[in-house]
Amino acid sequence: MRLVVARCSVDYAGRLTSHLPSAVRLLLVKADGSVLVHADGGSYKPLNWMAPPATLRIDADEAGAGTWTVTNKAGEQLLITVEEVLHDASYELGVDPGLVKDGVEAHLQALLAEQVHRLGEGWRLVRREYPTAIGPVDLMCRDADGLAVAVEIKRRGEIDGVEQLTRYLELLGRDPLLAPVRGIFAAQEIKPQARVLAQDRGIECVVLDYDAMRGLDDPTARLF
Amino acid sequence: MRLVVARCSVDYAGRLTSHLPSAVRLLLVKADGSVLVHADGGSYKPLNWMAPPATLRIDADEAGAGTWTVTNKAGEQLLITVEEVLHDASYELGVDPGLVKDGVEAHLQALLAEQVHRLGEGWRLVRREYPTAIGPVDLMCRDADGLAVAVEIKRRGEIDGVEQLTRYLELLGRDPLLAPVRGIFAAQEIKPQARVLAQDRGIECVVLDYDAMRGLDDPTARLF
DNA sequence: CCGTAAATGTCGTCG
DNA sequence: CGACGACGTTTACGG
Repeated sequence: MRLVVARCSVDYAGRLTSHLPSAVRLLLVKADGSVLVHADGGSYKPLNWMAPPATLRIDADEAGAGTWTVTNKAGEQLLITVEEVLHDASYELGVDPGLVKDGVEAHLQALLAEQVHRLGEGWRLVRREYPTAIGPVDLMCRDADGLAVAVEIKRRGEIDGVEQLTRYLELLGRDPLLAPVRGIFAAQEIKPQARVLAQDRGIECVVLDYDAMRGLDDPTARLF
Repeated sequence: MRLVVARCSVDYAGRLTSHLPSAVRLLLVKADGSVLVHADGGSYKPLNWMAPPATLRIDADEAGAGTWTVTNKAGEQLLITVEEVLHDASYELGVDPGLVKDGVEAHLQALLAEQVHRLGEGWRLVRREYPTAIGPVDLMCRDADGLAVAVEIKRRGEIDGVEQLTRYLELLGRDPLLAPVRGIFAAQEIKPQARVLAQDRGIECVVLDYDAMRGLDDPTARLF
């Protein structure tokens, strides 16, 4: 990893074209050839970048002034015109062991699949990722009366999730082996507008308590 | 901007929880308090981060070993346990003048507005950004028979775009001066699922050839 | 390798 | 401040 602080201007030509006027910025070159141009503010997104795999060609004088040309397979190009180098250092970081996550939608789905009783007494899981022509429904269940119920699970329940479930229900409802199909929208948090829309569509909302579900979970049956 | 290269482990507790085992990484602290943890690979997304505004509290010995605690208003927390500091430097970058973009999607709309004949012979443009109660339709046209056609334009046609056009059509179809209103979903590339949904909704799909449209474009009539 | 859905999405705009 | 749509979305996962 190479860290360069420099006064520079940047031009990108690829999926769009863009230009950055001259200013002092951080140029970060990773081991895989990717290049990030960061300002001293904003969130984690760089002002400009080139994703790996990419090749970096540097034409510069001994002070570091010159041009950096970063190119990828698709022919996208990042041109960095370096006027003045304030700092330049390289480090060997090695391979990163990587991030371990907990609390994403897949975990919620796995937990709820084991605990369909949280949706209703006597419910049975038919399968996870139940396929339809336009994509898989998170859970397909049968309630105590044997009626089909499609369950869409989100970490945060918003309107587009209700739309997604509505599309599934529309298709599933045409299957004579399933119809009629009820819908359940399950999430750790459900936004008021999503709740209103769900109610309007006849979809039931269920708020999931992740900690409680995790607490009930049998450690010997954990999928993660 | 402060650049620290250090052997560290990182724990995040907020919208999810995550853990990074000990390894050498770049810690980047921006002027607004945001913190990025980067490995020597991957694209521009950090392994962990905290978005601004955030406060950083450092409890470390003189060698730099110790803990960094980054907290934001929502109570999300990033805990960085620094074992060994390999590099530490700070720089004053100043305010960045910002990025100047030249997009593609607006261009597509402008081009198609000039070339509605690509949708059908004898078609006429009523107006771009035709207003509805829930937002403007990209193009409103009349076909050769004088029937109203609403056109939604995307660079990449996916399901969300079909949903968007469906909502517009539902509203526009209630207007006696327009009804019945046909829908056209136009994009440089249309995903299979979006095509299936569009067909199901009676919406016609049109694939746009950006280069051909640009080639036909009269330079004296360019909007950009 | 392609296609789809999730994301600690981020980022702008508009009400 | 929240909702909505675009993004050079990026990233993970499954066929």
